[in-house]
Amino acid sequence: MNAPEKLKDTLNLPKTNFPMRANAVVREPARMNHWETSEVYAKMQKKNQNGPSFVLHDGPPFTNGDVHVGTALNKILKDSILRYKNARGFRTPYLPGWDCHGLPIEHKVTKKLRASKKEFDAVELRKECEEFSKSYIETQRSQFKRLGVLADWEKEYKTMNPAYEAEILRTFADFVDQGLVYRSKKPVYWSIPCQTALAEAEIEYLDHTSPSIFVRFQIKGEQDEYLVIWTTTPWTLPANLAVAVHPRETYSEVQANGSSYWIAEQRVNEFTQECGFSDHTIGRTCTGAELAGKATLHPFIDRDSMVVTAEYVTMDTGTGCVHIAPGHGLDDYLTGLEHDLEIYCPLDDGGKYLDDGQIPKELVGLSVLEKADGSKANHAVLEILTSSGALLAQKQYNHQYPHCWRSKSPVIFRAMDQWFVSLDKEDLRTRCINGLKEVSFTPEWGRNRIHGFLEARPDWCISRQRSWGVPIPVFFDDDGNVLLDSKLIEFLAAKISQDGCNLWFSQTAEELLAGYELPDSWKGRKLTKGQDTLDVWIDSGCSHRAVLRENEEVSCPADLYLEGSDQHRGWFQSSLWTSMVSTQSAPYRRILTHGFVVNGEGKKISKSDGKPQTADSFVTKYGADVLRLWVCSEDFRRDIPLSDEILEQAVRAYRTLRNTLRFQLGALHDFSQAEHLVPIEQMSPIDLWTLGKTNDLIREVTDACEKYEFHRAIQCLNRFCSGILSSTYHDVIKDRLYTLDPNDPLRRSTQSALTKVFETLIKLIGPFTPYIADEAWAFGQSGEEYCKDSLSLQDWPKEIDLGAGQIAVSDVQELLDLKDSHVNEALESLRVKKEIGQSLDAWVTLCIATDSKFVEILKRRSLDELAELFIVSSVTLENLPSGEGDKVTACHASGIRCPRSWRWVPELVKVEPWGEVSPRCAEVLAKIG
RNA sequence: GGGCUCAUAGCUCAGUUGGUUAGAGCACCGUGUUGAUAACGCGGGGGUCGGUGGUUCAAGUCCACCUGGGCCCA
Repeated sequence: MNAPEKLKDTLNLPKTNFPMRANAVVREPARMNHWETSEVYAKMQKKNQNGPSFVLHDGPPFTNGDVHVGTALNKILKDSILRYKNARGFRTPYLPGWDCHGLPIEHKVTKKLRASKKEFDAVELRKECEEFSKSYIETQRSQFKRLGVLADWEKEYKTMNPAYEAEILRTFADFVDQGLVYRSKKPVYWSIPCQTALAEAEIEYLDHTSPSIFVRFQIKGEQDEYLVIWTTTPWTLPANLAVAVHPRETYSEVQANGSSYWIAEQRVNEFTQECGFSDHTIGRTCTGAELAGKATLHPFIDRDSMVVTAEYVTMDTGTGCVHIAPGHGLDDYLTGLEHDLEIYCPLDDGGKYLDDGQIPKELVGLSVLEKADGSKANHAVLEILTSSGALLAQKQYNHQYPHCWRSKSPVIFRAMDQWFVSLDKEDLRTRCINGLKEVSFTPEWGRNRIHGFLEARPDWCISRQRSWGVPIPVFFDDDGNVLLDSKLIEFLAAKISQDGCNLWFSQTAEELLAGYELPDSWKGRKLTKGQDTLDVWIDSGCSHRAVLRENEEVSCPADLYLEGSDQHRGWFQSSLWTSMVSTQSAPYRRILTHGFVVNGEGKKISKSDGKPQTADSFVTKYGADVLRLWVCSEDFRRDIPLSDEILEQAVRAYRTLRNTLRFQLGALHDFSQAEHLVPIEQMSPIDLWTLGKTNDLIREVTDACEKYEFHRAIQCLNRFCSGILSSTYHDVIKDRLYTLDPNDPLRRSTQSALTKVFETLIKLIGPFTPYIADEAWAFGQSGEEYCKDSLSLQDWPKEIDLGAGQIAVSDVQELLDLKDSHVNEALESLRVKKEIGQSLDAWVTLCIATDSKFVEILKRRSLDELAELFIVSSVTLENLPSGEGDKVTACHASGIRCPRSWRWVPELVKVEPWGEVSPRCAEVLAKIG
């Protein structure tokens, strides 16, 4: 080694290859690959194989696009929790999943196939859907990995796997077995030209002109006294079964032309205008609740129509009296259920009135479908109403009306046979609600939320008229009787567990039933397959049995389900119902929910905000650690704001962290724990103080993590880097690190403490920002980019017992407080007067009263220690009388400035070949020489 | 319209069972350093705690209403 040529070269300045700039976009993927090839996930599991397990069960994302930033947030939280729990010694198996079936995929694929003008059947459609789903699984998996998510990707689950599909069917078989499944009508959107049911997503709202009519319903038992309804779908009147009024609104009796018409008070003016009443008076008034219970006569069918109350009745349009046809509207349907009305729908698949003995002869066979010249059914109904005098007024009405996305024709709401699960039979609802008592919620209000849903939801409609899903395995005979048989479903599940659900679509009923012994009463009948598929909430909702019970490394109930707060209504609930039916208990011990990502103004992010909000759009700009730091800085239980400003803040926090770690690595470049470690008992006070603060940090961060309050952990870490390290410890120790002899005990003491601080820090940030933590760890271990064992294989840091060092710690704390409150103030005033620049130019005098707490402290501490803590060249003491209070004064240091240590000393000593330096530096240089 | 929920400095967050002039980090402004330098130190400004009313000796903290967000329904 060449002799140093300049004084600066005799200093032990920081030295490290740890790059100042992350270059995360390039270097993070390399580290990700390193983790993958070195099988970090498997090693983490092996490390804790005998530890207690912590099972976080992954809610499967839907596989129809790039990973959204909200989904990224979810996966980042899961990964952070698992990395933390693993560091705490838990076995943390993580089997990620994918939700594959469902309308959005079927919709997209259908569009694509239709554009190619090819004919296709359900089997081909399903094949395309499967390919579609598979391709996005590949995309999303790689995007999740890029976020730093560690998982058992070999054992990921897919709801379209045959084995999984079989479990869905077995869940359905359990429902059937317990007598919960029944068939009933429910209105769905129906496209008459396409002869198919439509989902909300397949509906387009287009401008449409409908007849708007006011129709009177005579109150039973009263002469010339009527309720008046308003509707824009005359064709639904034959299915009218009730009239709904608002319970708390006022209704008035309008007397005109010798008759009485009951109308909501607020609607009287418009109504009388529409009807052209030149002269009318207002008679009695009452509330809607008082009208309820009366019977009215259907205007042209011999049938009563009851007056009922409904909260959804509005005063904006119409008459405040709503025509209810339970078979032709969702509100009507729910009102029907509430009042035990028949879900009546006298239409066939072609939208033509059926002859059921009630429909007037002149209507039977007429289609309700609207064509250019209107709907035949509407015309005929209007004719009947006109001739009977029930029609009070009529005009054309322009509004938005739902249309079929394919045929562009108006759709109708039409009740069809659906499959339902009864939620009250076998006390199922009560059992679910009780089951929640054993479940913990973060935040606690999640319990209220799911409880409300459980109490209020009507029976579960589980059938969908779709192809991309798991079929409802029922058979019909020619008379429409249904074969619903749990044994048969189990039999089919066994077949499907091998070949998948495509079997149902590609085979005939005979082929499917081959090998199954039908019940005697069903033998010999000609059977056809059912056409419906199961609600996809059953798919994901039975993951507890398809995944948690089918893989030996996990178990049920899971320790944690963690999803967005929308899943109180979705997955948390569907999982609970299915689990309660199958196993009599909830599938989770704790439910943790996060809010939704919103923009800088706190509003929901939408496509109109501009750029697509994919995880990749952020990762390719900022890197995964910055995105993760953002996630973990936010209180995720409420709305989570995201903006450029907020991400820039995460960038700055990341840079601070990076610089802090880089400084420490540089300071530790010549330190070996094996050779140089100084035991606690021999450490200097400032080092002990820092270790004390590090203990506090460990406690605070651990506490925050245990409560899943990562944002508190990040705040503690930021404060630690800034307040404890950067402005205090790092600043103080520079002098001894740089200027002392490399092996000086004081210097080695500091390096010993710094090693502990450094390792603690990177272990604490490991769950949140794994890339930089592992990078710093590798440089700390080997001085190079990678080392043998990843940081992920290290345990969570433990507090250090400082023992007798506590006294020194509190001394240092008092002196640092004095520095904050008095010393810096004195220095700043000198600086303002341009008398000093850096603090080492100063000489501080402490004026201590005889009754001051510092009297005792100063007996234990040397003035050199004080000068070091204050980062000044010298400190002297003066005594003040009791009761005076402590004072601090400062002036420019006297003597000569040492060009090596920059401290002012009375005189310099000459050392060849470097020239004049302070006596302390001279001793150091003598050893080098 | 309903259920659940949120609202503290420019930003992200603390603020224990109601009790002295509401805190932190970042940002901002000023300044020092140039041996953490696309870094670091020191100093400073900045909030009538969304609004209104109430309970109380005392409220960011309890109650009511209102305003504005979010999720889920309708």
